[in-house]
Amino acid sequence: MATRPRKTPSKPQAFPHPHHDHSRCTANALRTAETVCEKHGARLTEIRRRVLEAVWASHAPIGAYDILAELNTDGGKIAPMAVYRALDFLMEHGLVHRLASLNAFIGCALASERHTAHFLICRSCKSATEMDGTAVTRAVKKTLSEHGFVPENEIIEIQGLCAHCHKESA
Amino acid sequence: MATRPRKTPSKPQAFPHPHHDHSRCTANALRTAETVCEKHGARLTEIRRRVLEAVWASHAPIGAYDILAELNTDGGKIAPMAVYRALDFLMEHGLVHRLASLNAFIGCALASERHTAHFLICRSCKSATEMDGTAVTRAVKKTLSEHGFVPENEIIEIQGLCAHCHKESA
DNA sequence: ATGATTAATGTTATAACGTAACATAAATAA
DNA sequence: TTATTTATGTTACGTTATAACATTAATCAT
Repeated sequence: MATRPRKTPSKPQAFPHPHHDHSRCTANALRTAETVCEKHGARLTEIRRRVLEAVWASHAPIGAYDILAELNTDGGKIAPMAVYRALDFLMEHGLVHRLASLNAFIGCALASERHTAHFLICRSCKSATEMDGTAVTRAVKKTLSEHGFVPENEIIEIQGLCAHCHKESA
Repeated sequence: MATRPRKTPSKPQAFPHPHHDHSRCTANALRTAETVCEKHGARLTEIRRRVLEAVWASHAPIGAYDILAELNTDGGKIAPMAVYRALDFLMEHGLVHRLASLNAFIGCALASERHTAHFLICRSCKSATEMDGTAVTRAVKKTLSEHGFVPENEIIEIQGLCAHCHKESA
């Protein structure tokens, strides 16, 4: 008998330790991307992969034009359109999220599971991480039903200090 | 014995009926703005008032450059800076909110009470309204404490269909 | 394989959103 | 009335994002 599929992301994401081995995050993300694309019958082309790598260069959200600069460090002349197109692709497939409050993009650590992304954004170290949105989504649903509002997309971005930075500043 | 001050906005805001008497909303907003500014020792100058009026021209969020166009319909040459400065002022005093997901601004119907704004945004009629964020904020707080994250600002914007538009489309 | 079709990328130009920096004018305080 | 602060004017530019059309590369059907 198969186990019941879970409705929520497997683990609440923690803010990464400042000195963690980030190469593993990136490697994981790329492997996941390959899997996801294969499953979706989508092509992870050169430029899409490079954009994803740039996004995963850190846990801080990165702007489209910073990604562009990264891609062109070798003197290339990739245009903004190319980056935005790659980002659109990556978002469609759940590999990247956009943070509306920062006009910036961040890699999704839970790309293989469908979910609504809720973010915690640290104003000190600039990193951002997905929070477990289960309780919040429940609260939103409840409130919405009182309004008769039918939700389609939740944008939830909490800005503040992550545990590491808060400890530092104490 | 005085009644205990309420922590939450007095009433949950409903989506305005499509055919409501909007002139009253605007009039209320302007009166409130005067009161608030007086209380804060701030000046509601000509341009600030005109920007506020433009914002209150409807319940749909409006972009800064649309406000600008509105102000210049008479052939004036007000510059973008002036609009952004007025918007900054109005936001500081809680008279206007910014919707990060739309790069747009909307009048605050609860300007006299301090609160965090949570929005419902209808993709059909384009109007937006503040929801009662009490339950959501509670859920956010709870989740955050598990992360050790210290919140400073909550951006919550739910996109979907308001009750009126949902009924229409049914 | 070959041509038809779709998908992806290249290229140019421009729209939309937002701010820096410095000059001027208007209100308030001394 | 002069000094000071507050608000606005003005110019220029930075940043973010997309439209429109051309070209190239992959996939499909025969």
